[in-house]
Amino acid sequence: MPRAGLTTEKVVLAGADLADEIGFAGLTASELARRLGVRTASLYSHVDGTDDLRKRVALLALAELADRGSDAVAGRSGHEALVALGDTYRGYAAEHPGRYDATRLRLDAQTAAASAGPRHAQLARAVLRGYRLSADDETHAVRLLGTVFHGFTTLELSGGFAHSTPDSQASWARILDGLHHLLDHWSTP
Amino acid sequence: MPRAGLTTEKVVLAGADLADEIGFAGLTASELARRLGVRTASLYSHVDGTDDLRKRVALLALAELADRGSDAVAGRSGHEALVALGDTYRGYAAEHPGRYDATRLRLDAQTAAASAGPRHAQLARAVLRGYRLSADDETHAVRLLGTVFHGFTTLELSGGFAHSTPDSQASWARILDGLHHLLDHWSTP
DNA sequence: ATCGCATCCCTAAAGCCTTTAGGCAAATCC
DNA sequence: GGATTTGCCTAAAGGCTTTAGGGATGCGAT
Repeated sequence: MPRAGLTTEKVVLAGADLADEIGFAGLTASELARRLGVRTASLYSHVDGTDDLRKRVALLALAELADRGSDAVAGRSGHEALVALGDTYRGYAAEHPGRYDATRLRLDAQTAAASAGPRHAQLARAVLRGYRLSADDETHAVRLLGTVFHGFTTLELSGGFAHSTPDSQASWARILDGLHHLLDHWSTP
Repeated sequence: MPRAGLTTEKVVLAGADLADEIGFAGLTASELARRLGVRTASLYSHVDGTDDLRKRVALLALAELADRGSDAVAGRSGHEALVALGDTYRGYAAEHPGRYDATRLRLDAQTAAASAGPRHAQLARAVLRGYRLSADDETHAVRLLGTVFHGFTTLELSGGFAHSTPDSQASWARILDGLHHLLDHWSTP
């Protein structure tokens, strides 16, 4: 029988794709082994069980998303940068729902610090550079951006906005405009 | 051996409490049976397995949260109502993290329609009544409220705002003030 | 070319969770 | 007090997780 030629990287990538197909919650070692045409036990050479697999998929997704965010923000500022970053999150979630879910996995402090997580905060701060806020206000605003991007994305993904008019794209545009206005007048709300 | 005297209601309530303790993802029939001092198979008279248990906990949490929301909004309007409703979600999530997680379980359309879910949309509309918006704008605003309440709550719950200053309460107050301002000027952003 | 070797994937097995089937006894109703 | 309901039990089958150890495969060296 020929070998499958697996590596940790290939296993994690296949796990991310599987999560996108069947949902991050359904990602298990045995299901992934079935997908790869391999016995479950064979995955244990590459990944330390289901929990480790999920954690690695989460780290992959965080990194991929941060990369896209960097691309989106580069060379833009103000309203344009805000929309570009927001669309990055929303688009990634629509394209890769399993990976996006994975980014919300609870990581221990050490793993989180070494992940691409901090890069996401940097992206928000980069967008906010165009709005000239005080240090404290910038922290509040970083949290507001996280709140709106993450909140809208997950509600849309979970079907909360489906089957009603106007469509969610219109609300998204409206909300981003509102967010821009709010940031422009943050010091005098 | 004396009987435990279980009913479906008691099982679901105990399940909700267990979810608050160990997390909604860890809520399983066998773990709950252990907690109740009963064999796993015995739960199957009251609940149709782990999935059904989780669904019932979700429905319970949605109803409890809607009840609290109704209390919070009653007799208030404008900024006061907005803060009261927001604090209800944030407070419930802090007090009952497992139950709050349960409210985000994907329900099939029929179950969702019969749940307390629609009451939550009504609560948002009740708060928005004080802001005099057009029909379409009100829908956008309902989604904005859901976005902000849900987004902030989950990020805070997942530890995203921990270990940094200023504390998250300050950001929450700031964000609610901003939201109020935004709703007051919604038509001319 | 083939020998040696690292390692990749396998079989085997133990443990836990889920779920169904059927039985005994406790509470309830007459 | 006896019959009935029903709540909780034991038993068992099937699947997922994880560990231990074995055989084959592909690569590099001779």
